[in-house]
Amino acid sequence: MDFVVEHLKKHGIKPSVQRVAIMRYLMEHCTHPTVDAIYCDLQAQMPTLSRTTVYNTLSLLEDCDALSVLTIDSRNIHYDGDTRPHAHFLCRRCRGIFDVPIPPGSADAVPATPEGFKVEHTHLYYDGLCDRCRAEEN
Amino acid sequence: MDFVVEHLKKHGIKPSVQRVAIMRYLMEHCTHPTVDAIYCDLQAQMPTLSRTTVYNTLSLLEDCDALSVLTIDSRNIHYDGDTRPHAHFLCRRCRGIFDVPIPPGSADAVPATPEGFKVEHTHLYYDGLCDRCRAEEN
DNA sequence: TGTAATTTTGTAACGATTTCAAATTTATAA
DNA sequence: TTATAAATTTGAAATCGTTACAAAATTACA
Repeated sequence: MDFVVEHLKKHGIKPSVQRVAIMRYLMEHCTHPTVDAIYCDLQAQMPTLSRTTVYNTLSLLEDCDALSVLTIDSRNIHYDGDTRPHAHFLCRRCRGIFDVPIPPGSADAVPATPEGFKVEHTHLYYDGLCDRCRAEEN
Repeated sequence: MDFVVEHLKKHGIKPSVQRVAIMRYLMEHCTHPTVDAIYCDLQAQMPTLSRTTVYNTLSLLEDCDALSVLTIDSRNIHYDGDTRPHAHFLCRRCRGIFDVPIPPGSADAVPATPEGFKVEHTHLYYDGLCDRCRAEEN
């Protein structure tokens, strides 16, 4: 079975054509796309696709923990089809978002322990200048 | 000298009446307010205050690193006058944001090291259910 | 005091997101 | 298969946070 369909079913989501297309886009692109990027790219192949469907689907996928929502960028929400633990870096100059690997085994060994809270997700974000922009600035 | 004025000067910001009021609000409230909360609360005392001024000032304070911008909540940007290292927890039920202390000395000992990037800020976010909502749910 | 620079203000515009009801598709049962 | 119900998708309109911008007010400087 298609790994995208499988992924959806694993999270209790009925694999409609649109849902599979959106989930596949997220799983095959490591660009941390915005709603608009997903919509514009997919519309080329699915002319009838509606922006609302993209919003609805991403919201459903979020509720079912089938994707990761990145709030690192205050200007736009980004989405990540890779739900394995890893950190993210936002470049303030080019606005690019980069994956930052976390040493295996240390995933939950973050130095804070929220007392009394039921932690469902952990997000580790960095911002600053990426390699390229660091060199190009001035 | 007033600690708020001092804080602004330390970050190279001229302490106008509005800037001091907004910075003071942030330093005296640990509620991680949104733009709207700041505007509405301050407007009671400063009737001429403009929403644009709140936006402009927060943007200036951010650029000068005089405050911390919290992107933990995808629905709204929150602001924190406390720039000392600490983590945050967002409750998905009551939407409250709580401070999470980080053991002193471990502030930068997060398990990921973005290679080649110039890290300017680090954000550690948790979400899930807070103590109260955990008990009240169902 | 006069002039320039800075800051604040309010309105309008913008853009991302949500609402909502109709249209379409899919599932279920006769 | 056909009829009916449920689920999903769609597009238009509304909403809301944010930005742009130019005028007004304030502050700094000569």
